[in-house]
Amino acid sequence: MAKEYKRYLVTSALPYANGPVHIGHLAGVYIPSDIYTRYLRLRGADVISVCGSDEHGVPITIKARKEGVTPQQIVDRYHSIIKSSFERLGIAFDIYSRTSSPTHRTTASDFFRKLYDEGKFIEKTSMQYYDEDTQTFLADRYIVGTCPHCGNDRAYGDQCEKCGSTLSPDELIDPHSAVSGSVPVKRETKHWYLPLDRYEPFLRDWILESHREWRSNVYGQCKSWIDMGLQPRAVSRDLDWGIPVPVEGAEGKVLYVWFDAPIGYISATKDLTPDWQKYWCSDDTKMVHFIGKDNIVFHCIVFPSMLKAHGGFVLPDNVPANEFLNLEGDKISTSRNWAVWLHEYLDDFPGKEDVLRYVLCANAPETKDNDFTWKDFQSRNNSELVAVLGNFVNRALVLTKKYYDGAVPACGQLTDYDRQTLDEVAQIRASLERNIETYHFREALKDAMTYARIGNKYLADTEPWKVVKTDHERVKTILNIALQLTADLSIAIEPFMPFSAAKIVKMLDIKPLNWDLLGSETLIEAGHRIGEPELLFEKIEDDAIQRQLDKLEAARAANAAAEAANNVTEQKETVSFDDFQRMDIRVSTILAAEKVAKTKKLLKLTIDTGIDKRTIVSGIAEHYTPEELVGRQILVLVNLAPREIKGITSNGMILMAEDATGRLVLLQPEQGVNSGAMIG
RNA sequence: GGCGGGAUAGCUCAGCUGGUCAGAGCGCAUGAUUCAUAAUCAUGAGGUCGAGAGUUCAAGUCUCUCUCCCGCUACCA
Repeated sequence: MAKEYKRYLVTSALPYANGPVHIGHLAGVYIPSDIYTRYLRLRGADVISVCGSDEHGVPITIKARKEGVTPQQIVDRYHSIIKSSFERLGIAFDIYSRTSSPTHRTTASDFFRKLYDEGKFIEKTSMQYYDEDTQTFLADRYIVGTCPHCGNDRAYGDQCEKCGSTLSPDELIDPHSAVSGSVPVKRETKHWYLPLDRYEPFLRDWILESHREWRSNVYGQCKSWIDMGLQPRAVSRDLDWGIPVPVEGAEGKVLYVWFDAPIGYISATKDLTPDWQKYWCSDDTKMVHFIGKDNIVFHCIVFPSMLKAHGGFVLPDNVPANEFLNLEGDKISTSRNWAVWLHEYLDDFPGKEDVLRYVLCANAPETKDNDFTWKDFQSRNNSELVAVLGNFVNRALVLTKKYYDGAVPACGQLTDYDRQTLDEVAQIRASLERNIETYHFREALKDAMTYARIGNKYLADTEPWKVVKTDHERVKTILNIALQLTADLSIAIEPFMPFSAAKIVKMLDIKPLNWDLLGSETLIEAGHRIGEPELLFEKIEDDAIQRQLDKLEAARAANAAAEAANNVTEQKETVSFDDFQRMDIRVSTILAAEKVAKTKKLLKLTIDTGIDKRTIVSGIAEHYTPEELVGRQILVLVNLAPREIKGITSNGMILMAEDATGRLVLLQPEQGVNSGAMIG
């Protein structure tokens, strides 16, 4: 059933060039793809790994506008940070390209044009918001307004960041332009749509029938989308940043970033090799997309449909999407600066690239969201890398140095125990390979570590430091085996920890070994002189960890302060005393509270206003439980016109303060007073 | 509300098509040991596999219901 492939094409999700790369990106995408690629290379497979910066789209233009620079300057800045930090971490792409490259422009443009010429798009004219001040259509994030779900007045045209719901510009209440602040008008505009619904039979067969082996999160997500019914998807935008739509009469329109980005995999391959078609256009290429779960629909539904529509391209054999990595219990967030940035890590922990690679792989969110904590980072370094891996290698080398002045001793007669140990060693490989090939990298990493664990046990059991007093021949055999194991380790850990693998190779003073030799007991010849032993890993002390925690805490504080400052809205226009007097605000007591069925936020409150007992529906269910409300005194605007909410008539409004984080806090009299007491 | 994913030892996780599947690493306890970065090795404590019901000779492993967490999606303010 497993198809035979002649070559591999590994893609990693293109990082969006509006910020640096953080540990979430690494754990989700780049560490796994690098492990996979390095493994294939070690096996001598024909493999290329492509990636690059995704440099188009609205958020980049907005960031540029905010900073008063051009979008090109933004992407130049982040492209170079991202590219160099990947290199420093040893992420070995064959090419790290960018979607602003000329090759990409041509490739994406031609791709669009072919589909256009063959009638694969639908043309649709619709009414969209247009900013008359700046004479631009307001796509996605260019339009801001009040979220219809949570009332956040800074929701974007595509998403509300406060409640997380996905929006369309038409849903926004009180929409206005993010650019000029003016109220936009509706104007007619033409766009092209990829009719995904036409590809449903293909997708159904290709994914649901032929790729049942995909990870459950990926397969389930795809099934969910397909079963819901696919809709035509717009592939163009009214913007001036991006790849122009290569069609007559499409001035001022560019390809939608999600249309051009995945084509970046193709153009990156073109930039890499004139032989690019060998990888993209042959059935015996195994293409694998490494992505995060947020990209599943684009890589499993949209891009394959595009490739299918175009024709002549391979489809991915697998799309091993990881879930998300949290940081110290909270979601990683670029905008809130809640992240461990790769380039900062590399500066803070020089020489510890492999530690990060190890921890992020060992704790990768392969089946569900995971949490990265600095304490776990420290513990894995100290009790796994230092104590198990580094220690074993050091023991083997130092003993050889001490007893034989660094000359590899010959292997003599093997005991049953030696034989048994070597057999165990030989057996690991199958599991290690199976785990990597099925994208179970955390298990694979455990397998790789097993070589070191066996080594430590072997030394403890054979006790060469004791035997050396009586039987030198025996010690020679023991150390020979220990050194062979060390050489095995240099192979096994290479995909995961390439820097340490290279260090072992250097300390042994041998040539790098390829994967075929893994498990062999004759990797180093007797008589060979090893190099100088040095430590592979060093302990990480509490103060280094504390500095990172402090850094996060500072980010949190700075962030909260900035947000608070940002959120203080301007004073409203002056009202007369009479205007104010018209509002009847009373101290009231909550008599009963219950959740409104089928809602997340609403509570139905029965209150005593002093005037009467009445019902008010209030959106505070996420902030207060019904139990803690009963008996409390609150302030209520009692003469607000009644309003029907969820079929319940609400007579009045509970007064609450809302802080910068969106938290709602009830107002209550500083001392108990009678219900019905007037405020004024 | 609909859909998808997850819930297994203190922590982080393996457990494929049902029958040595109750496991690994870390942590902890006890013992051994000193070649090694107070590292290592052995042994152990031991979780009614989120809750309940069902199918079966046999269920973390299949079915149904429920609870909680994450995500997608819908509707309503």
